Amino acid sequence: MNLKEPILTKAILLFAEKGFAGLSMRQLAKEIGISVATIYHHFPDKQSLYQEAVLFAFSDKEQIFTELWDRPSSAEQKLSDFIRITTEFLVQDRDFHRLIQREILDANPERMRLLAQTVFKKQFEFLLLLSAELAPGRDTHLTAISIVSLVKHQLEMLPLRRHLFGWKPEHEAPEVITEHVTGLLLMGPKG
Amino acid sequence: MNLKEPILTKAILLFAEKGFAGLSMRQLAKEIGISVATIYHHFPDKQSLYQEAVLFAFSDKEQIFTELWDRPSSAEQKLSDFIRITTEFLVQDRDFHRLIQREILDANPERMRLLAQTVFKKQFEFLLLLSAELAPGRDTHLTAISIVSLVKHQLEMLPLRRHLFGWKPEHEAPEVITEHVTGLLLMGPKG
DNA sequence: GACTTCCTACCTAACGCTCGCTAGGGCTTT
DNA sequence: AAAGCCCTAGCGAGCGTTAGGTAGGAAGTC
Repeated sequence: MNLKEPILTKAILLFAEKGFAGLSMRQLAKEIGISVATIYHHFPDKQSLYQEAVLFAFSDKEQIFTELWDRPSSAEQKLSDFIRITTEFLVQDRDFHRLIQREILDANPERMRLLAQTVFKKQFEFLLLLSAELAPGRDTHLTAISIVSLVKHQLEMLPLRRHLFGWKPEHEAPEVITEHVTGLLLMGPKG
Repeated sequence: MNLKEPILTKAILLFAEKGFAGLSMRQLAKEIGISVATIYHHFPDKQSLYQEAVLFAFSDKEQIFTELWDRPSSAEQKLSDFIRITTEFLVQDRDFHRLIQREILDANPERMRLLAQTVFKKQFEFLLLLSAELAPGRDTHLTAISIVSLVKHQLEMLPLRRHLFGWKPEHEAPEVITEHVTGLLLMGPKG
């Protein structure tokens, strides 16, 4: 048996949960049921394992969206679909989301560049085209980021906003968030 | 001399930078120029120091906004002011912002409740009133969160979006972000 | 087929170091 | 003298990492 992939899979989960410094090699090994030396057989050190785990987590995510951009639908429909797909994806794949959050918090410039140019490049370019079409008068870069913000941050704030006034259980449902964000973006506050 | 406040001040800075597990008591003591035992004279353990530091960082932030809500200006003006003040505040007080991010990532339910009911309660209630007035047809809770999302996430994404297509240096300026977010919220995409 | 050799994938055990934390003692102020 | 504030020195545990070894299969030689 080759334990490289099982190690990466478990590492993603635990790094997302505890952060880089919060997870020890011994804990990881114990959780998988192997020895520490085995991890070091496959990865030169902890830092390399972390970076490989991050890339591994990102490796298969890209194609989820590609089908969307090829559809022959209107810009409004595409935005709506994008928001729905992203929301559902982030809700389902929480480890991935938390890993991204931690990566951005650490903000290592080199790794940021890598992320931007491998995982997010294509999706972001499509989002820019969409932004230009939907909000022609606005700065497309800022608009695209705003779209991402609305989706991503609604979910990130969940642990906190559960305790803020006006919260209801249905505010956690992907379809409710999707509908709100889409409406706000397409029709503005009064729509 | 009493070293309690200097310890808290430095702890905020370093916890924000490295996270709870990433900062050791020895590092903190060395950074301040005191011994570890001195920290333990003022705080029972690391966890307590962390929690006191978080609360200390939050303690004086509330009143920045109170003046804003008392002004006799229109809802549109208030939203614009809120966005500007928040953006400038988060840009200036980066440690505070990073501490919040880490707190939300860790998502300890008890500490989330504490945060929601002490630091953010009042501000959020005012934001709810504003949301109800500006977007009467929409769910006020979700709208209020969306306003926060647009401001906060634009800044959080900075390390990453620097490397995404269409980025310009002026996209980092508080006034540019303020104007974009305000326009998008008040006038919708086409405005 | 039996043999040696080599390689890969895993292990146990331990090195040197840093961790959170504390006992006990010495100044300074009251 | 008591109390408050800070120190040096050190405990036991856990850290990242490595040296050295074993089991088993593939490949080459007789």
